[in-house]
Amino acid sequence: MTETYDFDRIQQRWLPVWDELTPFRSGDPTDARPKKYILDMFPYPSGDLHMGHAEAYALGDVLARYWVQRGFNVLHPIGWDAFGLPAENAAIRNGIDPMTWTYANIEQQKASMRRYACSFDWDRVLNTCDPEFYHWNQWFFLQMFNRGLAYRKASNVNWCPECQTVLANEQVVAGACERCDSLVTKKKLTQWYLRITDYADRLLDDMAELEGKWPEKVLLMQRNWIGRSTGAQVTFDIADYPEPVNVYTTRPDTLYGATFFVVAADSPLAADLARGTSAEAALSDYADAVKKTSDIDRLSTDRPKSGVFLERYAINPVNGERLPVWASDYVLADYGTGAIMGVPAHDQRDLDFARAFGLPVRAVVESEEDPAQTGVATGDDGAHINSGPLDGLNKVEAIAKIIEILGERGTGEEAVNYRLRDWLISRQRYWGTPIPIIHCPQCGEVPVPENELPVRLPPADGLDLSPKGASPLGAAVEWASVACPQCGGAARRDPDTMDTFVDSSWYFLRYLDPHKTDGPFDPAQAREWMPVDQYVGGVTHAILHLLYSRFFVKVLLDMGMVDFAEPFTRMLNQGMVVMDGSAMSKSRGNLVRLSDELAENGVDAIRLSMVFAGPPEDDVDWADVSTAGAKKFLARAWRLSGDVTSAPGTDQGGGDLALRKITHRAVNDMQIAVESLRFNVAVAKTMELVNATRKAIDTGCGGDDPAVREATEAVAIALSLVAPYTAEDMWARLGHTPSVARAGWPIVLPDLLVEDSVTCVVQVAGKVRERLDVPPTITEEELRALVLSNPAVLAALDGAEIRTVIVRAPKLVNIVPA
RNA sequence: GCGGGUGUGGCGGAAUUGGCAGACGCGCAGGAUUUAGGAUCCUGUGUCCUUUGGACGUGAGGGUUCAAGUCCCUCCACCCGCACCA
Repeated sequence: MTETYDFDRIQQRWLPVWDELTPFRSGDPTDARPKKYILDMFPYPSGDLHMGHAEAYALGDVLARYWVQRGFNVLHPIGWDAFGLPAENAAIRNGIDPMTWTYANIEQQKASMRRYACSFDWDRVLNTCDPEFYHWNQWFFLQMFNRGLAYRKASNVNWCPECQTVLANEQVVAGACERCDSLVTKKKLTQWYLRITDYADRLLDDMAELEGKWPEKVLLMQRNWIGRSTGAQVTFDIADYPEPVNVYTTRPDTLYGATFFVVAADSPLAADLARGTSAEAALSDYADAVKKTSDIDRLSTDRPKSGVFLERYAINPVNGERLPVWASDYVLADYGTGAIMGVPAHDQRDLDFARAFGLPVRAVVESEEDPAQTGVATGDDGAHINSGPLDGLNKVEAIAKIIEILGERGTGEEAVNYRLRDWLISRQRYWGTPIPIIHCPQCGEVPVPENELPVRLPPADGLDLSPKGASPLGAAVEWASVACPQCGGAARRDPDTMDTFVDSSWYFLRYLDPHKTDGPFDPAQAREWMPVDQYVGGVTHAILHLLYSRFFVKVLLDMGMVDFAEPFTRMLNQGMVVMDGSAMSKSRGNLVRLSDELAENGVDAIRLSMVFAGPPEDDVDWADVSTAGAKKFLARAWRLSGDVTSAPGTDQGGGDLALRKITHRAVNDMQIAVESLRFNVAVAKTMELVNATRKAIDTGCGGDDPAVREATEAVAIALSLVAPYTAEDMWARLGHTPSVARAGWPIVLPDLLVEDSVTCVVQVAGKVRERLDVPPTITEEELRALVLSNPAVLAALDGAEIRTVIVRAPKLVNIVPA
């Protein structure tokens, strides 16, 4: 028999068979198997699949296929995150309708994914750009609007001059647009926001239930992003000014050390304070300059402090001192109250500012160094001084005391603050979900009635999509002009579209019933399937997408539509595929084309390479990967199936015991490895089993021994998680009917996990001197006696006195000489 | 600057609870079979020493322990996140 492993033939043979069998369909209501939801992050349809997809979907597929083998009804869906700028940019560049471009790419990716043999349930595919999907974005928006969670406000927002749109805080990376890397500036605009800050505490506190199940790194990033801090709000009167001004501070205990007062230069408060004073013009110039400064300049930490004295004085509520009021850009308008008390001795930024403008420095916490001299603010704990009633107290005591004092006088209270800002969702672009609001000159913001949803996008044909700072939808006059649902008068649709992160905030629920027409999802199905048991995706979404999804689910919980607080029970962040240490890109010239690799070595070899390369969360360097080696191994495994000569269904009871033990041990170890997400180790165990089986056939019990069939079948089933084509072909050659994907995981017999002899390591003074084969059941006393009479051990001891003998039966004995 | 993570052969990486370091693979070397081989199979492959055999060895240094890649302390290197958040 000179058959050879031909991946091409195998791929062509089995793909149509699977289409017929649909082994991964999950929607049968009579299906009695227990349920599991394995979710891969859905792709953006920008061209064909690439190496990154190949890795991510290979990893997710191992889990999905494993749980199917373990007898679960696994929901493993896929869809397309199909709204977004690239479609629009391609449209502008090439004159193609974004819709045409998007659907063409989806079809291409879908075909590639099928060939890549991902175990998706193809009945559940969704595209976020379908009106059937974005209908429910609009519905959610209205629910939030009705609950006061969606609102419009004017604010200085992040503006990308290149994309000509606003960006969420989360989309600004180091002062630049995450998409095009242009420097982001500020622009005052009225925009829609979702009130995620209302959920800050729950987003933070509910992370306790994710501890140990999500990567610690992601939890930490989310914690930092939310940035909860506790301190106090302190009320300062301003001399000759009608309104008092609050400041937020985490160090209210240093209130006696305040020597000045600062408000954010670009805040309305600053303008108000300066109005009518001789500082008005200076502030206006300064504020203009600040707005022009890009974030990247603002962020450079060694930038000298700047500011304008507003010719006003704030009154320190605890000692009546008059503090000069300044405006500066080092105070942020949208954090806390946009105003601070300046305590230069104990805050570095305040100290830098004080030194720049010759303001006094007064230490109120004892320390050896004097900040006024060193230029280094002291933040350490210590006894308070110059602080009236706080003198002698440490930090914790002083904070408690000052909050008590402020409370009694009604000039302050304990307060919590967050770094998290509300989620800005308006986008001035075409290819997204229209915001279902109608602006009526009489009635104001009027929601589109639910029965008129979805508000469909007008055809792109005839619209100018090029970025110009205003939404293209506003120019679709016919579309935008509507009658106000309340008064019937002439009104206009909101011309903006939603951030595409709205789509991904709940798409995992839509999969449960993707064709539902009378609601976003079926709550009954959600009770069955949710939360997602295992989510697999890139760490690039560690903050944005995961935070927003968690927020949405908490809103849904409050709406009574779901009964859980966290959408994703477990999270796996796969690494990236890199080449020679850096990200693959055409411009770098280190791009490895997936299609080339697939043609060269086949789907299974690529999938195997990805899974075997290392731990799933680590980056895979393609330079370290041998797809040819993977193909060689698959051929080696496949050849086993041709050497099995016993009939299918042969009783394995009488098979070669040694091989049977190896098989059961291997299956047991693979199981543990897969369940702890160490897929590379699972593959290694499969390789060991293949090697042992080959040896048994060639030089051991021979190909007709039932144990060889048992081992080879175990190999086929194990490989079905990673190399489905090879596995299916092996399964057929072993005389079975397809599909191996539903063959069931081999049952591990505990009896066969027991070794009949173990190697006992004998150490003398911690060094290995002898190995003994002993029965696993040997007692400590027996082992001690055996070892102490062993000639080699006695020789190693060389007559030395024995101090102690540590016996860990059956595996180890350590003799400690005196 | 603050916070977090990671350091194991030439390379990717293994190693329940502290208990044989280097599983599995890549690469490399030698051999078998071949007209040939980028096919297949076998053997070897941490470093050093003169061998049977031994010594050393998990970023560096110290500690705990009969026993440390694993636990503790100090340091170094690299990677990631945040970055005027009061």
